[in-house]
Amino acid sequence: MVLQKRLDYGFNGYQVPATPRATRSARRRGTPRKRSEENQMCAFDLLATVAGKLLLDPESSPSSSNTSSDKDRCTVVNQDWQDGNKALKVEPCNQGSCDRIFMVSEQFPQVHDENHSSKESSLPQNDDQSGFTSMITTSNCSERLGSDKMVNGEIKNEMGSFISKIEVGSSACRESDNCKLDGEAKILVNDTGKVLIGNVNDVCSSEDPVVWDGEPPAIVSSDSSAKVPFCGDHNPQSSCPASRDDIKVVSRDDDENSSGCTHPNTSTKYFKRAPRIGDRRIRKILASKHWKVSPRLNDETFSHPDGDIKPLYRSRKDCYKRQRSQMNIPFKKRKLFDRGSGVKSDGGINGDGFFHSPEEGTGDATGSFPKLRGGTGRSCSMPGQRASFQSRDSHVKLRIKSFRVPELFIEIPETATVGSLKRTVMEAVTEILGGGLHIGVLVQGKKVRDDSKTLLQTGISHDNQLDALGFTLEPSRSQSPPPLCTGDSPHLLPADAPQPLARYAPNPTIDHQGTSDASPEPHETNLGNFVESDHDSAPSPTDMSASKSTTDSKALVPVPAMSVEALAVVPVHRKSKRSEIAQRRIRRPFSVAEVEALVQAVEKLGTGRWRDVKLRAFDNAKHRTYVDLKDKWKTLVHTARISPQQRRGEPVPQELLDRVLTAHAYWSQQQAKQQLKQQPETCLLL
DNA sequence: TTTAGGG
DNA sequence: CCCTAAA
Repeated sequence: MVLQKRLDYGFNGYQVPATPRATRSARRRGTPRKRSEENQMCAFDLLATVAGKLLLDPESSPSSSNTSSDKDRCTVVNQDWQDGNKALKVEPCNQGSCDRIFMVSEQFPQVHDENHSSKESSLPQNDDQSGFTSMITTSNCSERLGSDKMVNGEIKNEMGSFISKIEVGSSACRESDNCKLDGEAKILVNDTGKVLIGNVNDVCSSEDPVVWDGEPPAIVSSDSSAKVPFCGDHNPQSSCPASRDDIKVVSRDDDENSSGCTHPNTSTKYFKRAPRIGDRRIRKILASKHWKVSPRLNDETFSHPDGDIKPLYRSRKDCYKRQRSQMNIPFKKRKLFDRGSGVKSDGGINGDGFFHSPEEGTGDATGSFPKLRGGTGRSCSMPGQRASFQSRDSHVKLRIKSFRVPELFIEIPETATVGSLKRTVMEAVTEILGGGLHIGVLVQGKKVRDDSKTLLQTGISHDNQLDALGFTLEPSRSQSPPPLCTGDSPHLLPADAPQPLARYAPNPTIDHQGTSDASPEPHETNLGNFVESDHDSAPSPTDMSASKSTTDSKALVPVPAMSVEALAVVPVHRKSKRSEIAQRRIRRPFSVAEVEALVQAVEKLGTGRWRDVKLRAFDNAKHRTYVDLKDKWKTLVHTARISPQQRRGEPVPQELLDRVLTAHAYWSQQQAKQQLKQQPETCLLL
């Protein structure tokens, strides 16, 4: 019996980032990808959005102390930005936290003294992320973590840190190593699926366990996203216990009921009411089969530590609009849009509402998000201080505490071990993130596309903008011809369009048919059991692409939730009829599980009966046609014949490849025999 | 529509 | 994956 469960991280859809391999293959195929193209992210590509708050450094913020706390949390950053641009220091993690710190240098030559500017310019810059030259400090958290890489200024997170936190703080803590006064931007990425946004002070001293305890519930409930605190980052004593043991798997039968914008309120309420409910509460919520999914909200909620989401959702329309503007509009257009359109930042995901400026942080915000701000929050920012800060500090400190991960679907046997579950989740996430991520920067809810701009020019660190700085994880887009965009970015879809979700049929349905004809063998692989069927016509980029299944027939299937139409709004000419120009289907690499299923089916049915194979093993995978299966088999055979070094893509277990060869040989022989048999006959006839 | 192959 | 000829 297979238990179908879904891990919902809040995002319902997204274009799965192409894996490096995919890209490679694309190139091979003569589809040159320009750097720019790759980096160009479709808003809908946004995997996660987290915002940080840019805080100004109060003259003498009491912050100095915070640094120390950081150490506790293994978030020690101590490189001298000035001296070693790329210095990377990894500090042992005392408590198993997985914080990563990125040092970001704010660049704005104009304002700064010559020296500085020159220095800055010398820093490696990526056209993509030019504005950020980062340093990453990674503490090893666990087996899987640790492969963060800095690539041309881009933060590539291949393994663990998929769930991280973003904290943005002012340079309040300038005394300590970590928090240098010289103003580096500090971004701390933590694995805890929580967002901590606040002053550096707060951040640094996020010792208050309580703070976060209360958070999860609110976030989760509204989000319908499962929090996956892998590492207890907050407090060792906090309720977030055994780091990774907290993966929550939620079974959802009624995702379709996403209520979109309405959630925020609920969540807020909830939050306020039971700000301290911890994991228990979360679990409960998660366990509930009726919780609703509202991807968009998730974003908001998630990023809204304050729980003050209202501002963001003035109206559904707004939300929708905003989203679209941010996510779907093609680069060029978006740019224009951002500037002139009225969409403006009405509290975009990372808009104003996102971060409350310290001053505002008093009212309900404080109440709802008390710990976060912890006394320091307010202290951090006095207008006057800001000014001074600016004048003397050329750096901004950012701390990214967490990023959001797109919704995932997980199916795993009840008998699977927790460990395997963890692995499965990890794989799924890794696959998503491993494809290469890009970081998007949003200021005032607007995406900053011009990487050449300095932070200052962008408004980051400017006193009037400090409240709206956001970061987004964007899958590097390997295939992002504008047209394709239509099908992407489900997560962008405003909650207003619940239908997409509705399409998602409860898994139970799917299960059986595959099993029915399945052989008694426990391992009979029938993808029907775990391969989510495609969503209608809409190419659901999310789908299998990001799913990875382990041999145990567990599979993760990100759930696409958007309808093409909904997203189509952006591409002007495309919205009417998407079928006009046949779009190339999105690439969906076969997962190992699928391969396994395929091999098994072919072993039994032989080659040449692709329709049967399809019916047998992929009946529920609508996106896999018999032609696809045939093609896959073809490539599998080829793959099996070449040396492992030449293979690309997700490595297929040798065992499977061997079976492929065996089966192929066998059936080829059979075919030959058949022909031989017929030969004589024909001869005779003749 | 399904196969079988080349692109 | 796509495109098609052929069945």
